[in-house]
Amino acid sequence: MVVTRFAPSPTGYLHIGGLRTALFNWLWARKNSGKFLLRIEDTDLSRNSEDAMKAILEAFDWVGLNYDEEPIYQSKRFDIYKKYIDKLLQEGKAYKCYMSKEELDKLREEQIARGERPRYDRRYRDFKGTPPAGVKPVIRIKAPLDGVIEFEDGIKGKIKIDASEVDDFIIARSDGSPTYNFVVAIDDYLMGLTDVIRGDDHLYNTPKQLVVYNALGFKPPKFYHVPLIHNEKGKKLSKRDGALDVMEYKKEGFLPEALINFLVRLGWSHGDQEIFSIDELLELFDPKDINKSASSYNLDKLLWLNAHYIKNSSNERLVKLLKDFGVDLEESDKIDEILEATKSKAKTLKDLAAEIKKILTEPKEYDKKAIKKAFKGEAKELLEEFLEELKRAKPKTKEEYHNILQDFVAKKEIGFGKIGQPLRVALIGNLSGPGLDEAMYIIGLDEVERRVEKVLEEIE
RNA sequence: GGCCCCUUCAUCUAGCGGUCCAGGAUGCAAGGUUUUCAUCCUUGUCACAGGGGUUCGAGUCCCCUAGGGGUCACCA
Repeated sequence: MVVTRFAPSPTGYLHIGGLRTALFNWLWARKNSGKFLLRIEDTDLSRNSEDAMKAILEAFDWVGLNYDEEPIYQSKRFDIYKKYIDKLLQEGKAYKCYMSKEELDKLREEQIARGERPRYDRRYRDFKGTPPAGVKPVIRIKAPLDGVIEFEDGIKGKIKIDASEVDDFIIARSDGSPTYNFVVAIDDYLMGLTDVIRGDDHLYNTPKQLVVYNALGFKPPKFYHVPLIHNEKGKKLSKRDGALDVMEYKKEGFLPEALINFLVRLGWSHGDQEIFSIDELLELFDPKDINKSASSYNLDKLLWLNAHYIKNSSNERLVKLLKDFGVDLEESDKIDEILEATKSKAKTLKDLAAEIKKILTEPKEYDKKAIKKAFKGEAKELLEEFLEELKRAKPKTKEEYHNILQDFVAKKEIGFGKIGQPLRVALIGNLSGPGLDEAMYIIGLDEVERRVEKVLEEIE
């Protein structure tokens, strides 16, 4: 049985890098009919994990990720960690260190001044004397003094790190609270994890966690360190990089399946395939196909994917989605016409809403260049004549509008643009937009006449 | 700086020693369809970081150099 997890720290919202990691874990668990667990890494009590959890679940819900069992909060498990700390202490695998923060800082400074790598000098590792008064000790774990710590990474292959790189790191602070690398190892083991897929930035934590596994006699899971997503500047995505909050994408009019498809293709691939449904991913995903190198966030591709998914969405769904963007088509009897006229122009739902409003609402102003371009020569007279034609024929269907236009062009022996351009400016205010027959049909005869009359006044 | 990881078009990537004068996608450009715009279709543009090996043969294996990234807390 495959058991994976997503273990964010409570930073307030789920960002897209985190979502990708979660997605990889989720896919792998689901593909293998395993379990996908959630855990909040809130050993640092100053952060609000309730709100963070809410934000994460909101995002999960939007993109369609679910999880098994109850989420685990590390802040509620201190007694468990305490037990293991005592055990290590008793077995002599961990020890109390009475070095104060100030002393440590001083040591570090000296080491840096000497050009050495700053690290704890293990001075209390075998300390037998009487401890200094008034110092609350931290607990440090005994890391191996020599040799190499190695493990097989599911993505990068064999990773070897010299034991000298891992010092006797702190597993419990002077206030008794346990630290990250210690609790991660314990929980990953206790939760029965078989596969840990996490960001590359955790690569260095793995040997430390292995020290814990080793001291406790736990069997470690398989690790996969996925390369990070870089921003446009080639650096690790950080909070300063703008739209990182997953929910921000919802607000901007992205479809969850577009985001998922985009994210999964950042680092993972399956031959030349670009478009993946969730079902396909569930079929095809394997962490062994994840790239070794970092990838950059590229908005153009996301936009393209989003446009693709919008074009392929049912009108029924779009109507529902559009409500969040100020367009309510629920009562309209021309839903299909409206959407077919606008769908292909939109990269986001926001765009789509704007396109629709462009047709549905009378133009507030006319694009100056468009006016100039459209109303050259006899354009005004032609438009006036066309208006008369409309009033006379009273078209009702899209086909009738189409025929009126065609007949008019034929009768006057003009190119379509001669009437098309001024008409379009009259209807939507500029030169690009939906087909005129469908636009007029959607707008309705009375309103079409009004808009035409209005533009005619405007150019007096 | 130490250590670790990485390096194919601008970007995401295929490639797992010969079928690659390197394929797909996005972007960009041109053309076609069209009632403008968009869609769609076609074509084009653009890359194996550099240098050494190994091999009959290297984008693919090894080494070095360069570049990029990550990480070095009583944060997670």
